[in-house]
Amino acid sequence: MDFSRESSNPNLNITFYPDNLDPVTEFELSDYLMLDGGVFEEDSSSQSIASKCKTEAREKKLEQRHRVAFITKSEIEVMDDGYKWRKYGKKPVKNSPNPRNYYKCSSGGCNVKKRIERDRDDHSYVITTYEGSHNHYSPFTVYYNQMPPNAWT
DNA sequence: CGCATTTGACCTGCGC
DNA sequence: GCGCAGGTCAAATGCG
Repeated sequence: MDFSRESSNPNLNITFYPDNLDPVTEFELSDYLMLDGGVFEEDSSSQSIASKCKTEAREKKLEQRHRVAFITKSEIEVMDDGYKWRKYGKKPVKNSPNPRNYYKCSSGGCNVKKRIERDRDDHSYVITTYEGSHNHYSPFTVYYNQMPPNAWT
């Protein structure tokens, strides 16, 4: 694998490239939250043995403990960050009049998930939650790294 | 023709 | 134990 270069904290690799977006109207990173491994603190010591017999979905859930939530101000909710996202679900959320969309990274072997919903109070804000870490680089990131520093100016 | 999206059903966890 | 809410699956559909 060529992905061994992956940063110790892949969460920080998440970067936005407004220039890559075609109909960008207004885009600003207003706030962000970072939820790291500690969120899903293993409490298995108190769990019964039966929990070990659960499906592997549970195990995967434990693997995907890396969570990053971004609150962005944008008119488009799904932004192209270079990864290939495949929508796999949509749900109306109780807290908000807006539906929530679920995406998966469709790259092979990458089980990163993404949850997108609009802010309840201000529709111009979009809450994007990444879950898990990519085991590969974004094709666009690689492309970007190959360009001279002033290529975007 | 192949792939992504849509959408309702199904599953699981949690609170009462 | 039951009901609710959130999350995922999978068949059908649409699009390139």
